[in-house]
Amino acid sequence: MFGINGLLMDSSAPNEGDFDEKDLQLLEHVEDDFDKSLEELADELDLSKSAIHYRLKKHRERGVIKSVNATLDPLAFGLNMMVITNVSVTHERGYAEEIGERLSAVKGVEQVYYTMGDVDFVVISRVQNRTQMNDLIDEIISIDGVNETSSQFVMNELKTDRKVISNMSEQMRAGIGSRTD
Amino acid sequence: MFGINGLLMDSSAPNEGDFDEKDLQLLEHVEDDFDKSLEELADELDLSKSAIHYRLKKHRERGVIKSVNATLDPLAFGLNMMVITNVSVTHERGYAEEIGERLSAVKGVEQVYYTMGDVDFVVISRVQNRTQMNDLIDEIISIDGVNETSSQFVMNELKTDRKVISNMSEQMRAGIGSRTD
DNA sequence: AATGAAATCGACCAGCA
DNA sequence: TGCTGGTCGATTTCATT
Repeated sequence: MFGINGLLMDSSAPNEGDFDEKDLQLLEHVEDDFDKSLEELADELDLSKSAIHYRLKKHRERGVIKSVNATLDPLAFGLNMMVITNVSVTHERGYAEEIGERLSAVKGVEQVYYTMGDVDFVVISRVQNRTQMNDLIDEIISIDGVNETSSQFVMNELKTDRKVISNMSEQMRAGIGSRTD
Repeated sequence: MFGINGLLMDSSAPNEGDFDEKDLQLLEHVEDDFDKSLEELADELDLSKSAIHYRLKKHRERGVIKSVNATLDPLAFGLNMMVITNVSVTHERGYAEEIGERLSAVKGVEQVYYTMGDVDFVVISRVQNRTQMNDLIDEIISIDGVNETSSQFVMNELKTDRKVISNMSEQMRAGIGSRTD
Protein backbone atom coordinates (compact mmCIF):
# COMPACT_ATOMS: atom_id res chain seq x y z
CA MET A 1 0.00 0.00 0.00
CA PHE A 2 2.76 2.42 0.79
CA GLY A 3 4.95 1.59 -2.18
CA ILE A 4 7.05 4.37 -3.58
CA ASN A 5 4.72 4.85 -6.46
CA GLY A 6 1.74 3.17 -4.97
CA LEU A 7 -0.10 6.10 -3.59
CA LEU A 8 0.88 8.52 -6.27
CA MET A 9 -0.33 6.32 -9.07
CA ASP A 10 -3.67 5.39 -7.60
CA SER A 11 -7.27 4.93 -8.66
CA SER A 12 -8.01 8.01 -10.77
CA ALA A 13 -5.99 6.62 -13.65
CA PRO A 14 -2.64 8.21 -14.31
CA ASN A 15 -3.43 9.49 -17.74
CA GLU A 16 -0.61 8.60 -20.02
CA GLY A 17 0.49 11.62 -21.93
CA ASP A 18 -0.97 12.04 -25.37
CA PHE A 19 -0.59 15.70 -26.07
CA ASP A 20 0.46 17.64 -29.10
CA GLU A 21 1.94 21.11 -28.86
CA LYS A 22 -1.49 22.72 -29.26
CA ASP A 23 -2.78 20.76 -26.31
CA LEU A 24 0.06 21.93 -24.11
CA GLN A 25 -0.44 25.53 -25.15
CA LEU A 26 -4.17 25.30 -24.60
CA LEU A 27 -3.78 23.70 -21.19
CA GLU A 28 -1.17 26.23 -20.18
CA HIS A 29 -3.60 28.99 -21.07
CA VAL A 30 -6.59 27.65 -19.19
CA GLU A 31 -4.46 26.74 -16.21
CA ASP A 32 -3.44 30.35 -16.00
CA ASP A 33 -6.80 31.89 -16.80
CA PHE A 34 -10.04 30.15 -17.53
CA ASP A 35 -11.91 33.37 -18.25
CA LYS A 36 -10.56 33.70 -21.73
CA SER A 37 -13.23 33.28 -24.36
CA LEU A 38 -13.10 30.43 -26.80
CA GLU A 39 -12.52 32.99 -29.51
CA GLU A 40 -9.41 34.39 -27.86
CA LEU A 41 -8.01 30.92 -27.39
CA ALA A 42 -8.90 30.00 -30.95
CA ASP A 43 -7.06 33.06 -32.26
CA GLU A 44 -3.97 32.48 -30.15
CA LEU A 45 -3.72 28.82 -31.07
CA ASP A 46 -4.85 29.06 -34.67
CA LEU A 47 -7.70 26.66 -34.26
CA SER A 48 -11.43 27.02 -34.67
CA LYS A 49 -13.60 27.79 -31.67
CA SER A 50 -15.20 24.38 -31.94
CA ALA A 51 -11.84 22.65 -32.02
CA ILE A 52 -10.85 24.43 -28.81
CA HIS A 53 -14.08 23.39 -27.20
CA TYR A 54 -13.66 19.83 -28.38
CA ARG A 55 -10.17 19.56 -26.97
CA LEU A 56 -11.11 21.07 -23.64
CA LYS A 57 -13.98 18.64 -23.33
CA LYS A 58 -11.69 15.74 -24.11
CA HIS A 59 -9.15 16.81 -21.49
CA ARG A 60 -11.90 17.08 -18.92
CA GLU A 61 -13.25 13.64 -19.69
CA ARG A 62 -9.80 12.14 -19.43
CA GLY A 63 -9.19 13.84 -16.12
CA VAL A 64 -6.33 15.98 -17.37
CA ILE A 65 -8.41 18.96 -16.35
CA LYS A 66 -9.59 17.86 -12.93
CA SER A 67 -11.75 20.86 -12.16
CA VAL A 68 -12.18 24.57 -12.65
CA ASN A 69 -11.84 26.68 -9.54
CA ALA A 70 -12.01 30.26 -8.41
CA THR A 71 -8.76 31.31 -6.75
CA LEU A 72 -9.49 33.40 -3.69
CA ASP A 73 -7.23 35.88 -1.96
CA PRO A 74 -6.54 34.55 1.56
CA LEU A 75 -5.84 38.08 2.75
CA ALA A 76 -9.41 39.05 1.98
CA PHE A 77 -10.36 36.78 4.88
CA GLY A 78 -7.66 37.97 7.19
CA LEU A 79 -5.61 34.82 6.66
CA ASN A 80 -2.28 36.58 6.76
CA MET A 81 -0.18 34.12 8.72
CA MET A 82 1.29 30.99 7.27
CA VAL A 83 3.18 28.22 9.04
CA ILE A 84 5.12 25.22 7.83
CA THR A 85 5.18 22.45 10.41
CA ASN A 86 7.37 19.37 10.37
CA VAL A 87 5.66 16.53 12.18
CA SER A 88 7.35 13.33 13.28
CA VAL A 89 5.28 10.42 14.50
CA THR A 90 5.84 7.33 16.59
CA HIS A 91 6.59 4.58 14.16
CA GLU A 92 3.91 2.07 14.77
CA ARG A 93 3.21 1.37 11.15
CA GLY A 94 -0.32 1.52 9.91
CA TYR A 95 -1.07 4.59 11.94
CA ALA A 96 0.60 6.86 9.42
CA GLU A 97 -2.40 6.96 7.16
CA GLU A 98 -4.77 7.76 9.97
CA ILE A 99 -2.50 10.45 11.32
CA GLY A 100 -2.34 11.96 7.84
CA GLU A 101 -6.10 12.12 7.72
CA ARG A 102 -6.26 13.69 11.12
CA LEU A 103 -3.72 16.30 10.15
CA SER A 104 -5.66 17.06 6.98
CA ALA A 105 -8.83 17.56 8.97
CA VAL A 106 -7.37 20.22 11.25
CA LYS A 107 -9.00 23.54 10.41
CA GLY A 108 -6.53 25.94 8.86
CA VAL A 109 -4.40 23.19 7.37
CA GLU A 110 -3.95 23.67 3.64
CA GLN A 111 -1.42 21.06 2.56
CA VAL A 112 -0.22 17.79 4.05
CA TYR A 113 2.65 15.73 2.65
CA TYR A 114 3.88 12.35 3.85
CA THR A 115 7.62 12.25 3.37
CA MET A 116 10.59 9.94 3.56
CA GLY A 117 13.21 10.59 6.18
CA ASP A 118 13.31 11.66 9.79
CA VAL A 119 10.45 14.10 9.40
CA ASP A 120 7.30 12.21 8.58
CA PHE A 121 4.81 14.87 7.60
CA VAL A 122 5.11 18.39 6.32
CA VAL A 123 2.02 20.46 7.08
CA ILE A 124 1.33 23.90 5.64
CA SER A 125 -1.32 26.01 7.34
CA ARG A 126 -2.94 29.39 7.14
CA VAL A 127 -4.45 31.30 10.07
CA GLN A 128 -5.53 34.82 11.01
CA ASN A 129 -3.50 35.44 14.14
CA ARG A 130 -1.11 34.10 16.75
CA THR A 131 -3.84 32.68 18.92
CA GLN A 132 -5.11 30.56 16.07
CA MET A 133 -1.57 29.52 15.22
CA ASN A 134 -0.98 28.31 18.75
CA ASP A 135 -4.33 26.52 18.79
CA LEU A 136 -3.54 24.83 15.50
CA ILE A 137 -0.15 23.59 16.64
CA ASP A 138 -1.65 22.41 19.93
CA GLU A 139 -4.25 20.48 17.98
CA ILE A 140 -1.57 18.84 15.87
CA ILE A 141 0.46 17.87 18.91
CA SER A 142 -2.59 16.40 20.57
CA ILE A 143 -3.15 13.94 17.71
CA ASP A 144 -2.47 10.42 18.87
CA GLY A 145 0.83 9.18 17.50
CA VAL A 146 2.31 12.60 16.86
CA ASN A 147 5.70 12.63 18.45
CA GLU A 148 7.31 15.96 17.80
CA THR A 149 6.69 19.09 15.77
CA SER A 150 8.76 22.04 14.71
CA SER A 151 7.25 25.02 12.98
CA GLN A 152 8.60 27.71 10.74
CA PHE A 153 6.77 30.94 10.32
CA VAL A 154 6.44 32.04 6.70
CA MET A 155 7.58 35.60 6.21
CA ASN A 156 6.95 35.80 2.51
CA GLU A 157 5.19 33.63 -0.04
CA LEU A 158 7.40 34.06 -3.05
CA LYS A 159 5.66 31.56 -5.25
CA THR A 160 2.45 29.69 -4.63
CA ASP A 161 1.06 28.99 -8.02
CA ARG A 162 0.16 25.54 -9.17
CA LYS A 163 0.85 26.19 -12.80
CA VAL A 164 1.82 22.67 -13.66
CA ILE A 165 2.67 23.35 -17.28
CA SER A 166 4.49 26.66 -17.07
CA ASN A 167 6.57 25.21 -14.25
CA MET A 168 7.83 22.50 -16.55
CA SER A 169 11.19 22.67 -18.31
CA GLU A 170 11.60 21.88 -21.98
CA GLN A 171 13.05 18.57 -20.94
CA MET A 172 9.96 17.80 -18.91
CA ARG A 173 7.67 18.76 -21.80
CA ALA A 174 9.66 16.44 -23.99
CA GLY A 175 9.44 13.74 -21.36
CA ILE A 176 5.67 13.62 -21.32
CA GLY A 177 4.52 10.11 -21.95
CA SER A 178 7.95 8.55 -21.75
CA ARG A 179 8.75 6.81 -18.52
CA THR A 180 12.46 7.14 -17.98
CA ASP A 181 12.72 7.03 -14.23
CA MET B 1 -14.35 60.17 0.37
CA PHE B 2 -11.04 59.77 2.15
CA GLY B 3 -12.12 59.14 5.70
CA ILE B 4 -10.12 57.88 8.64
CA ASN B 5 -9.48 54.66 6.83
CA GLY B 6 -8.86 56.25 3.50
CA LEU B 7 -5.22 55.40 3.21
CA LEU B 8 -5.69 51.83 4.29
CA MET B 9 -8.34 51.15 1.70
CA ASP B 10 -6.29 51.93 -1.35
CA SER B 11 -5.63 50.22 -4.66
CA SER B 12 -4.14 46.80 -4.04
CA ALA B 13 -5.77 46.84 -0.64
CA PRO B 14 -5.75 43.64 1.40
CA ASN B 15 -9.50 43.61 1.18
CA GLU B 16 -11.03 44.04 4.57
CA GLY B 17 -13.68 41.47 5.10
CA ASP B 18 -17.21 42.51 4.31
CA PHE B 19 -18.98 39.26 3.76
CA ASP B 20 -22.34 37.98 4.80
CA GLU B 21 -23.09 34.28 5.14
CA LYS B 22 -24.33 34.08 1.54
CA ASP B 23 -21.04 35.47 0.31
CA LEU B 24 -19.06 32.87 2.19
CA GLN B 25 -21.25 30.07 0.91
CA LEU B 26 -21.04 31.37 -2.64
CA LEU B 27 -17.27 31.76 -2.49
CA GLU B 28 -16.88 28.33 -0.97
CA HIS B 29 -18.86 26.89 -3.84
CA VAL B 30 -16.97 28.58 -6.65
CA GLU B 31 -13.66 27.90 -4.99
CA ASP B 32 -14.52 24.23 -5.08
CA ASP B 33 -16.14 24.17 -8.50
CA PHE B 34 -16.58 27.00 -10.92
CA ASP B 35 -18.49 24.88 -13.42
CA LYS B 36 -21.74 25.14 -11.59
CA SER B 37 -24.27 27.19 -13.47
CA LEU B 38 -25.62 30.42 -12.06
CA GLU B 39 -28.94 28.69 -11.77
CA GLU B 40 -27.60 25.88 -9.60
CA LEU B 41 -25.87 28.36 -7.34
CA ALA B 42 -29.01 30.47 -7.21
CA ASP B 43 -31.04 27.45 -6.13
CA GLU B 44 -28.58 26.35 -3.48
CA LEU B 45 -28.23 29.79 -1.97
CA ASP B 46 -31.81 30.92 -2.38
CA LEU B 47 -30.93 33.92 -4.46
CA SER B 48 -31.81 34.91 -8.01
CA LYS B 49 -29.42 34.25 -10.88
CA SER B 50 -28.81 37.96 -11.24
CA ALA B 51 -27.98 38.32 -7.57
CA ILE B 52 -25.40 35.54 -7.85
CA HIS B 53 -23.94 37.21 -10.90
CA TYR B 54 -23.88 40.55 -9.15
CA ARG B 55 -22.05 39.18 -6.13
CA LEU B 56 -19.50 37.25 -8.17
CA LYS B 57 -18.75 40.33 -10.21
CA LYS B 58 -18.28 42.37 -7.06
CA HIS B 59 -15.91 39.85 -5.54
CA ARG B 60 -13.89 39.82 -8.73
CA GLU B 61 -13.65 43.59 -8.86
CA ARG B 62 -12.53 43.73 -5.25
CA GLY B 63 -9.91 41.08 -5.85
CA VAL B 64 -11.47 38.55 -3.49
CA ILE B 65 -11.68 36.25 -6.49
CA LYS B 66 -8.26 36.69 -7.99
CA SER B 67 -8.73 34.47 -11.01
CA VAL B 68 -10.43 31.41 -12.35
CA ASN B 69 -8.16 28.53 -13.24
CA ALA B 70 -8.26 25.03 -14.62
CA THR B 71 -6.71 22.57 -12.19
CA LEU B 72 -4.60 20.05 -14.07
CA ASP B 73 -3.55 16.60 -12.97
CA PRO B 74 0.25 16.60 -12.66
CA LEU B 75 0.27 12.84 -13.20
CA ALA B 76 -1.13 13.34 -16.69
CA PHE B 77 2.23 14.89 -17.54
CA GLY B 78 4.30 12.29 -15.80
CA LEU B 79 5.05 14.60 -12.89
CA ASN B 80 4.90 11.91 -10.27
CA MET B 81 7.79 12.90 -8.03
CA MET B 82 7.60 15.65 -5.50
CA VAL B 83 10.37 17.03 -3.32
CA ILE B 84 10.42 19.43 -0.42
CA THR B 85 13.75 21.20 -0.12
CA ASN B 86 14.96 23.27 2.79
CA VAL B 87 17.43 25.89 1.61
CA SER B 88 19.67 27.92 3.87
CA VAL B 89 21.57 30.90 2.49
CA THR B 90 24.62 32.90 3.45
CA HIS B 91 23.34 35.82 5.44
CA GLU B 92 24.45 38.78 3.47
CA ARG B 93 21.23 40.65 3.81
CA GLY B 94 19.56 42.02 0.74
CA TYR B 95 20.37 38.97 -1.30
CA ALA B 96 17.46 37.04 0.13
CA GLU B 97 14.99 38.56 -2.25
CA GLU B 98 17.10 37.86 -5.29
CA ILE B 99 17.72 34.30 -4.18
CA GLY B 100 14.00 33.87 -3.74
CA GLU B 101 13.41 34.99 -7.29
CA ARG B 102 16.07 32.67 -8.59
CA LEU B 103 14.57 29.75 -6.71
CA SER B 104 11.14 30.59 -8.11
CA ALA B 105 12.51 30.61 -11.63
CA VAL B 106 13.93 27.10 -11.46
CA LYS B 107 11.89 24.86 -13.73
CA GLY B 108 9.93 22.32 -11.77
CA VAL B 109 9.63 24.53 -8.70
CA GLU B 110 6.04 24.98 -7.67
CA GLN B 111 6.14 26.80 -4.35
CA VAL B 112 8.73 28.95 -2.59
CA TYR B 113 8.40 30.27 0.95
CA TYR B 114 10.77 32.56 2.80
CA THR B 115 10.75 31.58 6.43
CA MET B 116 12.00 32.62 9.84
CA GLY B 117 14.53 30.46 11.58
CA ASP B 118 17.59 28.47 10.63
CA VAL B 119 16.10 27.29 7.34
CA ASP B 120 15.62 30.28 5.09
CA PHE B 121 13.57 28.95 2.20
CA VAL B 122 11.24 26.03 1.77
CA VAL B 123 10.94 24.98 -1.86
CA ILE B 124 8.39 22.48 -3.17
CA SER B 125 9.01 20.98 -6.59
CA ARG B 126 7.55 18.50 -8.99
CA VAL B 127 9.51 16.45 -11.53
CA GLN B 128 9.14 13.37 -13.69
CA ASN B 129 12.10 11.26 -12.61
CA ARG B 130 15.23 10.98 -10.51
CA THR B 131 17.44 12.54 -13.13
CA GLN B 132 15.33 15.67 -13.16
CA MET B 133 15.23 15.68 -9.38
CA ASN B 134 19.01 15.62 -9.21
CA ASP B 135 19.28 18.32 -11.86
CA LEU B 136 16.83 20.49 -10.00
CA ILE B 137 18.66 20.18 -6.70
CA ASP B 138 21.97 20.84 -8.44
CA GLU B 139 20.51 23.96 -9.97
CA ILE B 140 19.34 25.16 -6.57
CA ILE B 141 22.74 24.53 -5.01
CA SER B 142 24.45 26.40 -7.80
CA ILE B 143 22.50 29.59 -7.06
CA ASP B 144 24.82 32.23 -5.69
CA GLY B 145 24.30 32.66 -1.96
CA VAL B 146 22.73 29.26 -1.39
CA ASN B 147 24.57 27.65 1.46
CA GLU B 148 23.05 24.30 2.17
CA THR B 149 20.05 22.25 1.13
CA SER B 150 18.30 19.21 2.48
CA SER B 151 15.53 17.48 0.60
CA GLN B 152 12.69 15.24 1.56
CA PHE B 153 11.04 13.03 -0.98
CA VAL B 154 7.25 13.16 -0.86
CA MET B 155 5.73 9.71 -0.69
CA ASN B 156 2.13 10.80 -0.57
CA GLU B 157 0.26 14.05 -1.11
CA LEU B 158 -2.47 13.75 1.47
CA LYS B 159 -3.88 17.19 0.98
CA THR B 160 -3.02 19.75 -1.63
CA ASP B 161 -6.13 21.80 -2.06
CA ARG B 162 -6.18 25.52 -1.72
CA LYS B 163 -9.73 25.69 -0.53
CA VAL B 164 -9.28 28.81 1.54
CA ILE B 165 -12.82 28.91 2.87
CA SER B 166 -13.49 25.27 3.61
CA ASN B 167 -10.16 25.12 5.41
CA MET B 168 -11.31 27.79 7.82
CA SER B 169 -12.65 27.01 11.26
CA GLU B 170 -15.82 28.59 12.62
CA GLN B 171 -13.62 30.83 14.69
CA MET B 172 -11.79 31.99 11.59
CA ARG B 173 -15.05 32.65 9.77
CA ALA B 174 -16.17 34.70 12.72
CA GLY B 175 -12.84 36.48 12.74
CA ILE B 176 -13.18 37.85 9.24
CA GLY B 177 -12.80 41.58 9.34
CA SER B 178 -11.82 41.76 12.98
CA ARG B 179 -8.14 42.22 13.60
CA THR B 180 -7.36 40.54 16.88
CA ASP B 181 -3.74 39.57 16.46
C1' DA C 1 -11.23 14.92 -34.92
C1' DA C 2 -13.47 18.77 -36.64
C1' DT C 3 -17.60 21.39 -38.38
C1' DG C 4 -21.91 24.36 -38.42
C1' DA C 5 -26.64 24.93 -36.72
C1' DA C 6 -29.73 24.82 -32.79
C1' DA C 7 -30.52 25.04 -27.74
C1' DT C 8 -28.79 26.79 -23.57
C1' DC C 9 -26.46 29.84 -20.47
C1' DG C 10 -24.19 33.95 -18.79
C1' DA C 11 -23.36 39.21 -19.15
C1' DC C 12 -25.32 43.45 -19.05
C1' DC C 13 -28.73 47.12 -18.52
C1' DA C 14 -32.40 50.15 -16.69
C1' DG C 15 -35.11 50.51 -13.02
C1' DC C 16 -36.54 49.55 -8.13
C1' DA C 17 -36.42 48.62 -2.83
C1' DT D 1 -25.94 49.25 -2.19
C1' DG D 2 -28.09 45.06 -3.47
C1' DC D 3 -31.48 43.09 -6.17
C1' DT D 4 -34.97 42.03 -10.22
C1' DG D 5 -36.44 40.62 -14.80
C1' DG D 6 -35.66 40.84 -19.57
C1' DT D 7 -32.62 41.13 -23.70
C1' DC D 8 -28.61 40.12 -26.36
C1' DG D 9 -24.53 37.80 -27.31
C1' DA D 10 -21.65 33.98 -26.30
C1' DT D 11 -21.03 29.22 -25.30
C1' DT D 12 -22.30 24.39 -25.21
C1' DT D 13 -24.25 20.65 -27.47
C1' DC D 14 -25.34 17.55 -31.15
C1' DA D 15 -25.96 15.57 -35.63
C1' DT D 16 -22.91 15.16 -39.57
C1' DT D 17 -18.69 14.81 -42.28
